[in-house]
Amino acid sequence: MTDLKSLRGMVDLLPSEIKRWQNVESLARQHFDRAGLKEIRTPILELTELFARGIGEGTDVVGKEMYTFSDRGGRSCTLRPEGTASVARSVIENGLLNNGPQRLWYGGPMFRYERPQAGRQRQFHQLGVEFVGLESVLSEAELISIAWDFLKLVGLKGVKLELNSLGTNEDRSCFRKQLKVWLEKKYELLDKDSKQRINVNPLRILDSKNPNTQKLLEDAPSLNEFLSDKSRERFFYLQELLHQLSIPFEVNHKLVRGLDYYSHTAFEITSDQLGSQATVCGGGRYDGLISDLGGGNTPSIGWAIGMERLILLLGDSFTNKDVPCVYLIHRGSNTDGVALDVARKLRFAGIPIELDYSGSTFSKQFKRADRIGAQWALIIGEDELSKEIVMLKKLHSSSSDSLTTQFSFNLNEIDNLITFLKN
RNA sequence: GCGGGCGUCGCCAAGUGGUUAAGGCAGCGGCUUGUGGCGCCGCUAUUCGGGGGUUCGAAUCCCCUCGCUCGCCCCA
Repeated sequence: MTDLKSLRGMVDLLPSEIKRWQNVESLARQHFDRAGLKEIRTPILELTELFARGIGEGTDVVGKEMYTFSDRGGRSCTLRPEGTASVARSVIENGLLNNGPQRLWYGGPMFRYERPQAGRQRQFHQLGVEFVGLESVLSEAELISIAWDFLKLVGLKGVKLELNSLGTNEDRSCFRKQLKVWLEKKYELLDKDSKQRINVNPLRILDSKNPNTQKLLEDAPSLNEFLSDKSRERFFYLQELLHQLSIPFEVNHKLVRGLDYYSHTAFEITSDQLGSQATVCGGGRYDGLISDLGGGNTPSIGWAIGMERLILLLGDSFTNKDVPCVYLIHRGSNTDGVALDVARKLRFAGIPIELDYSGSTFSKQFKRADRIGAQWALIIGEDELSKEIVMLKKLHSSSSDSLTTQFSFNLNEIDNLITFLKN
């Protein structure tokens, strides 16, 4: 075995699993098209500063998970750890908002330098939607429904939508102060991680998975209590709309997402089948992001789905194997050119066909045709060549009589063969 | 960054100190020099992730290292 291997956490998508990716991707494209979203593709590599400023210096993503390096010109570059900051940058840079609010989707690889485990890789793929320049609760409800409906469309079951409102920046900073005061009183009872977090990002302690900490937090002040009337109204209206859409959800006041830019609505769609990486889809409102990056004041909201996690959850449900229609068997001097030419003609006519290269015995070539599951074998040997015909044989047919399963066609009238195969 | 588990052929594996490292799948060849699915026969690891050590003798024991995997943290 070679000692050249893919880097840790970078995985190959092999031919045997690519079909389900293509299926999910094509359903996504269809679904987003129908919702009137436009695709956007941004570079995988950006200036480090974009993420540092956009995502937040205090976040884990920026603090310890970025793939950062200097390019030959000495610029600090980073492989994108998520899509939102790049999309925001592109929207600003290209002045897209001059054409009104942007309803966008994107997909592609993201990079985070973490220890891989189930449902987590260093290079992974996200599918995301961003509504840039839209403030209404109605647009939020639609954005969430687009995610929910997509997951239903691909056949995902057993997922849960959790919802929270983080309020405005003012609501949150007020809450942050109160929470900090409360936490400091209980400092000695906190777990190690939470103790460290108390100054950096106390809100995230709410998210702690430590059971003792969670127990302690039952009496903690709730973000909910600090929401302004306006924030509270928004949140209730969103819930009302989701009810009308019959999209089930749970309000989780402890749902605090890890990236700094969220405000008001935050949500997650989770599955209990994913091991500890339960989130399939996460998103929220990021009203401050665009202005933080130098654009105008632009309310926005978005989400991202983890493709690997989604595909993991879908399991084998998407693996309808595509079998080649025709396998072209040929043997004998001078059959190479004719065989290749016939193959091309069938392909032009839209018939999937594979050519045997081996030159081994007909018996072997038939075995191969059978193994790959071809429906038809097309045979060109020296006899056929001299008579200018090809033989067609139906595979997977009853073994009783093979004579009835053979057909012949003049090479010059390959159209007959094409017509026959198409029926 | 910190824990647990694991590394024997392309894949799945048996083997837990004694001289030739089972078996299955896949691959290749043959039985069958031009007709598949079944069957039968043969071939395919001087080597057990790598490096040291112990021993007359190691895939099997010890040390180091690398990799994979699961979990913590965090996220999609």
